[in-house]
Amino acid sequence: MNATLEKLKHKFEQALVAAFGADYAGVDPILVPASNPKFGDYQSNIALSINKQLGQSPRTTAEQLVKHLNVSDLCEPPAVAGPGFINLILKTSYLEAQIKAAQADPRIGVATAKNPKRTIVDYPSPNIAKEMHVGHLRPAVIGDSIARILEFLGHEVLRISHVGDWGTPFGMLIVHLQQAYPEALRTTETLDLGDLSTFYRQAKKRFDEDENFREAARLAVVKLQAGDEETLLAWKIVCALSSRAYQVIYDLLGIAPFIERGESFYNLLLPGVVQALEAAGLLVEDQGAKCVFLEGFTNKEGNPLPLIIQKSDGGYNYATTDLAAIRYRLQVDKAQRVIYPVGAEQTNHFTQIFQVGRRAGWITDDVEFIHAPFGLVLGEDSKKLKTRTGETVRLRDLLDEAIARARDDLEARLQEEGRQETEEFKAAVAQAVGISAVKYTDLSQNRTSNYTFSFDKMLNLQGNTAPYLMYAYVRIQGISRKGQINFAQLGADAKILLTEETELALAKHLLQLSEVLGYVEADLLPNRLCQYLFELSQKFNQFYDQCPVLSAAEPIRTSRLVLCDLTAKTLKLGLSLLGISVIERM
RNA sequence: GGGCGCGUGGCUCAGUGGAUAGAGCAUCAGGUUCCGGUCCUGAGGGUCGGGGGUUCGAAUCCCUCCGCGCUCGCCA
Repeated sequence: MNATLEKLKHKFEQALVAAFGADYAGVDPILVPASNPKFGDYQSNIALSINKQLGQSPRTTAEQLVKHLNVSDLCEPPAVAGPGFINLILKTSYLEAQIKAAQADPRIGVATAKNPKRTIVDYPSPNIAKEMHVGHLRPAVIGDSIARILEFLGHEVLRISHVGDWGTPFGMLIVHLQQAYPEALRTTETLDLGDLSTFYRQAKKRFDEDENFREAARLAVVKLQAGDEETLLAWKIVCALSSRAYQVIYDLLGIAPFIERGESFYNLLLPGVVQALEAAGLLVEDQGAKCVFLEGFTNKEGNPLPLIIQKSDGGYNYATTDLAAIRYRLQVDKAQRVIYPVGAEQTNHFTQIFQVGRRAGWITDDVEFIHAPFGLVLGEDSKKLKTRTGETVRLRDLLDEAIARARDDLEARLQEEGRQETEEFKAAVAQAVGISAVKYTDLSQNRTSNYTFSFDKMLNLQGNTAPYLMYAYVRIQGISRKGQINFAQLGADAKILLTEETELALAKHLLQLSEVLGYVEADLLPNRLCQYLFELSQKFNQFYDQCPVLSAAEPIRTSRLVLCDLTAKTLKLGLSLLGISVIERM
């Protein structure tokens, strides 16, 4: 099914040619949602932009265009307003038909992408044996949502986590494991190291204090890279334990499954990167290191800045690994679009490796490598979020606190309303609300800006929060329970009647999902979807306030039930694309 | 010092060329509590950091200044 906007755009393109000649074929009619509802539903600003070349007033241009515009199946007669805007109001009969079609459509009227692309979304890449912290929240939540949206639109999506599972810190972890938990290397039983971060701290402490340990650690790195079996086994154990610990957090957050393809995966491909850059004539040896000198980057002395591909000691940097990943994703994965939702502080890094990838001829014009940067999570003091004692906030602690606070709110409400609920219900609602609140807050901010973290605000039941949206859904389920309505059996022959203002406003909004997802597909800004869902909830609440459903007479009753059902479906789908699940009661 | 980003009502934020700049929170005033009021209606409140420019039209593009953040060769 075509989005309304697309149909209108097509009609405008035809009218432009009909009115002003073939020169205007393919000119964008600048068709956008009306800036104010009083101007209608859509407006075209084309007359204001082409009047100069036509040598006449924009109003005249608009009027000529309208004469050739045939939109009578969709809209009321178009009106020229102000300096030359063309305003369009959708016909009620058209809206009614569209609502009915969406109701019967499993995709509720959302079209799939015309050009599906093989897409890779880069997932958070925590360092093995370190605990996940707030810094991993945004890449997880935003990456998951982007992947879900693109997948729903028909793109083939690969989710890949580039975990830090290689490099110098591993020496100390391996040696510490070998010495403190020798039994781990002899048994296939699951080993309980307790708190992994404690394990890391112990290792780090020994590394800092004990010269012998440091030497052993260095040796372990050499052995690891040489493929020594015993060392490799210890390394694998550390990685496995770590992944298992991460999985608990990912599960709690509801992050969709992904492929773990850590830095170690590219180890054998690194020499190939050096060779390829050498062959491309980009590699320069400077102060013993093999570098590519960058265009547009200078050091403090004003000289070109090098990107170090191979260190003077023969080792590799993360830029090299990332370049290897770029090649692999192109050559083996055959990716057409690669998206890196990574913090804005790494903008330079990505600009640099993409530049090298392009200059080496790997990244061609038909593929897209996109760094989708995001801002920081700030504390109330407007500084990077820390605990009261100034430490990094563990992601687990943050989520647990959100759940605990959601639980307190729920208990208070139950008491106030004199409700009795099972422990199971309370635990499930607290978790759903707490986690959703954290995720929704993160997603509802413009990805590129910093935002201030506040439990009170995100758990607020009013305003642009997850609980407000979830409540709108719960209200609809309440109607279904109370009226013993099975929404699935409303029937394809149900007549849709949009008479009240709030019904029309709700219906129009329901039909805009496709457009909104199109924006997110292009801009990778999930906050647009959040905004849409929030406005949908508001419009539903206004409708709910004004229009009785169950007590209405037929055929209005069934028509309103369809509106309720479609709203619920839209909320459920929209939230699921944000990685948020709805609940039936709360 | 160079590069990148940000600066919008008391607070948190939308809005990247189009009509009087929007929302939520908070404040104040009202409604309703009948399908779950965790709701709805209304009001006040902004020289869109300052200045200059491009344009028929600028929060949005360009220049410049101020403030804040990130970043600048062998960590990731």
